[in-house]
Amino acid sequence: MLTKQQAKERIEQLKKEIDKIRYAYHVLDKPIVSDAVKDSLQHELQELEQRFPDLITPDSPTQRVGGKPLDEFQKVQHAVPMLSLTDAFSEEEIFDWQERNSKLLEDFTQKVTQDGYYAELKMDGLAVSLVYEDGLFVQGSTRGNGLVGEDVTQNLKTIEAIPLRITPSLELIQKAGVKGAVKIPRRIEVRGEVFMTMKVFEGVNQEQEKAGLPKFANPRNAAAGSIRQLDPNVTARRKLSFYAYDLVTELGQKTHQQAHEIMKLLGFPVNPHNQHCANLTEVVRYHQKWASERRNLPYWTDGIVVVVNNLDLIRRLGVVGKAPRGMIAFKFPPEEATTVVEDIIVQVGRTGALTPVAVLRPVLVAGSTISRATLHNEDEIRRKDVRIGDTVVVHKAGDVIPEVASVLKEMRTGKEKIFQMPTRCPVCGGVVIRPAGEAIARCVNKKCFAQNFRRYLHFVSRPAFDMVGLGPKILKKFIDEGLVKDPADLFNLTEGDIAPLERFAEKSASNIVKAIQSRKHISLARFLYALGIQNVGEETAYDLADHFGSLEKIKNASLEEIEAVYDIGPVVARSIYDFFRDKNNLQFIERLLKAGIKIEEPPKKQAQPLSGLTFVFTGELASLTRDEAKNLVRGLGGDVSESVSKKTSYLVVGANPGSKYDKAHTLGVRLLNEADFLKLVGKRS
DNA sequence: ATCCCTCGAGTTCA
DNA sequence: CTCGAGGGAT
Repeated sequence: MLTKQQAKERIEQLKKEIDKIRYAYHVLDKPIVSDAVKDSLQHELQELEQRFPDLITPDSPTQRVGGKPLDEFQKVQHAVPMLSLTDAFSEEEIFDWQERNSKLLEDFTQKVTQDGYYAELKMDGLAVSLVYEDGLFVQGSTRGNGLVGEDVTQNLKTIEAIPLRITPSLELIQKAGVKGAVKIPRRIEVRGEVFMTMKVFEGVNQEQEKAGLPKFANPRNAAAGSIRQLDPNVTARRKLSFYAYDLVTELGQKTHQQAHEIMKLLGFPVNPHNQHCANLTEVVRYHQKWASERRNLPYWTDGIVVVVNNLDLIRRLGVVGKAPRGMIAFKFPPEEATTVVEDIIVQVGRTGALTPVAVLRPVLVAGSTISRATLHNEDEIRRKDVRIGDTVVVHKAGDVIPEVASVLKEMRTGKEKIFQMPTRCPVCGGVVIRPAGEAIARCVNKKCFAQNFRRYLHFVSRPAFDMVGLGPKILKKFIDEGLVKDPADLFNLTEGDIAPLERFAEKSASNIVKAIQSRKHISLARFLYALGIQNVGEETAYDLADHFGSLEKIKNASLEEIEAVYDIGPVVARSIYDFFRDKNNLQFIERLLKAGIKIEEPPKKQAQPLSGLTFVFTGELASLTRDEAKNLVRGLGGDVSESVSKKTSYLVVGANPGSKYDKAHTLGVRLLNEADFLKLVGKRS
């Protein structure tokens, strides 16, 4: 049986060890033991404390949870006001800020040249203040209005990243670079940001949903909501994180960077990406770096904080309004913005599909101005309940494609109009039909100009005839001038036809003719794709060419024969079969052949070293284009797909990979870099 | 009948 | 990238 004295010693030992583990994990970011080991130590501590309740101290890790729910939060007066920051959105504003400061203080430029700036990632959470007395965490509070906040000590104690006890000493402070003797005060105050990682945020929202509670809009709200919980047990479950960013108490620090050093040595986690910058050029570089890399961080940041490193300067620069002059928030270009749906228009595709598109009041999102966003189809509009006149949140899906993320319904005035799919084609006035059970409404007029025009674009597009330099504008001109009646006429164009047109130099006329003529030789797969048969895309065209080997055979194939092709079912077989029974289509093919198109039939199959393997590409390859790589794989009998799944054999990763990389990572798909890929195909060919 | 993977088709901006 | 839907596997 353990004596009380033995228990006391063991408890001290356990507390020390658990805090060491906490420090390694949260401050050094280098875990030394597994979670299970930590849990086990914590469990032992808890048992001992249960047996000897009078040995429980307020800095024991078991005291992080277990507080009683409060009725309300007490108000806390901040000894030093918690200020806010001025925002800057451009490089220019940052330089203006420096300019203003240098005019304010004579020695500003000299001191900044000496000590530089300190740049930090601006965490998207909520600011809190932590007060320690005689090393013990005694009070934590929110910012509130800057002067008076709320006492959330119990809740902050549940955050493991926050130390419950600190042991400041002269030795420690000197280790951080402070020179000379410093009297260490009893009371020490540190400020920082409480935030929630994306992963925790998603988990919390899943639970909210399960419990039938409203979801949090973003990690910031979730963190704020969790801190303002009256029941600390709820906060404990939310797994909040914390980074310290300011040492309020005077411990001899001369620069902001030194303050960070001291806080870290005291046991507070500070963001490891914070960085000293010699000048604003370096600050701007830091900003640019994180503007693009912030996506790879496990938490949200909306900018950086730039701090004049010399603390004396900050003090003397003073405060304007509620913001100190010595620091500024340099925001990242927003990834999300709100704007107004000015109209919903309808576009007509190659197959007659009517696609509603939101016309937006132009707004800057993630570096580019967006003015339109697809709404996909009628059902999608209903689901999101987007109306003309609505204020909406837009963002970019996969960094490129603008998307209406949600509607701010609170902002409705009642004047918003509900979108109705037109019953007549907006381009040709033809009949619009939406077959039962299908999501897409189509203009059924085969002669519709919009459809016809899209067919041209498809014909000249890269995976089809790949006629470079033949964009929509030039094509439209050719059609308007009556130079071409269908895409086959393109091959009969001469310089003499084009040159007289307005704004056509001789040179560009001859370039276009050359580009067209150089495409007369084409593979069977590309040719089939270019025809624009419904439900036949790149992949199916390739399958068809491979299976039948010649245009003649495909033309004459029966429905059953087509359906026998792997990956082709009744629906696709029907549209292929019907296509080759249509008189106009057959004439079109005849005209193409008469114009001198030479179809190259697929080579007889040779060795198939990659058969059964599926490749997916992401990012840019250095030594060959995506198309060349695809052909290489197919030539060796491998399959190429556009999306990663567990059936993917290899993901070939080039420069600047996209989201496929993450997916492959979670699915455990094997990755190849370019060199490995080349080795693989090279060795086996 | 149902699930999962692919494919097709449409889309934005610099 | 997104959605819808075709096709094969279960």
